[in-house]
Amino acid sequence: MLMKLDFGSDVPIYQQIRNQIVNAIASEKLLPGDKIPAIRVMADEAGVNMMTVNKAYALLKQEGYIKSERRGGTVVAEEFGKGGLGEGLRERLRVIASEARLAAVSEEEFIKLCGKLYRGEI
Amino acid sequence: MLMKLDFGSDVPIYQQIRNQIVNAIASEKLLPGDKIPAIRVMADEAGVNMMTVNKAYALLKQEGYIKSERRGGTVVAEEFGKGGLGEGLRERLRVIASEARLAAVSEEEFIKLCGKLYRGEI
DNA sequence: TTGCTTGTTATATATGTTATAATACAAAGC
DNA sequence: GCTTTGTATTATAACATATATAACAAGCAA
Repeated sequence: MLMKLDFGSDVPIYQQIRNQIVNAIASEKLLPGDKIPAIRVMADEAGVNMMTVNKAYALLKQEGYIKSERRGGTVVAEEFGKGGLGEGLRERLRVIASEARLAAVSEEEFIKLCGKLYRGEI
Repeated sequence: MLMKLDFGSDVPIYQQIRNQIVNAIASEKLLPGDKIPAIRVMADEAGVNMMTVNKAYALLKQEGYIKSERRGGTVVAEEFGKGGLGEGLRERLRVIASEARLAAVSEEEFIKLCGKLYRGEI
């Protein structure tokens, strides 16, 4: 599992790891039940501390995206929230829509991009 | 200018202020040339420190959304980036699309929401 | 000129977050 | 028993956030 980390980013490393795993699940590169790398393995591969990966996994677990058992390792959960689009997600999306508009991205262009990203085409 | 701040949020206050101003500009509640409240006034109204508002304004200025002159106060910029959709914006949007998908939000529903937010209808 | 308002800069302080490091523990499978 | 797994603990360093206070610089008006 390749992690592309930007250490100069303002986005924390554990968040970057979390985001990439969420993206991988959504785009079905990771399927329910699939095993994801052990904390120590992932930490070694990514060149970060074990606890940083642990923080990412703890977050993913709390959000319901993954499950882990002592010895069985960590796997992608079988069922997700189905909670619909929460309030936090909507507000984040609102800001992005605003920024896109102010960057002179047309509505058509913006919508097209949203669709492609949703379908995992890009 | 009303600021709704969530002090318990994980989003920093200065970011919340910045976001709400960006939203206001995009939805044309703030027009180019419009004056935005003085740092000290905004700080008073919002119940936060002057330096917190200053940080938000400095960020907005650096991003090109506002301009300020010593005595003239701070105003919404006349022209914006027109830089198209940057890389950072796209990655943020990708994560949101992934989360929406995993929350069982249909593509149609997601696209509809993106459009409404872009047009400032909600 | 004098004084006020404006953004800007600086310093200090407190608190929380992020990331690393090094251990240690508990549970499950071989 | 041994290894592998996630988990928890403690310590430390660096950075971010927010407050508080003060001072500075520029422009406008009385």
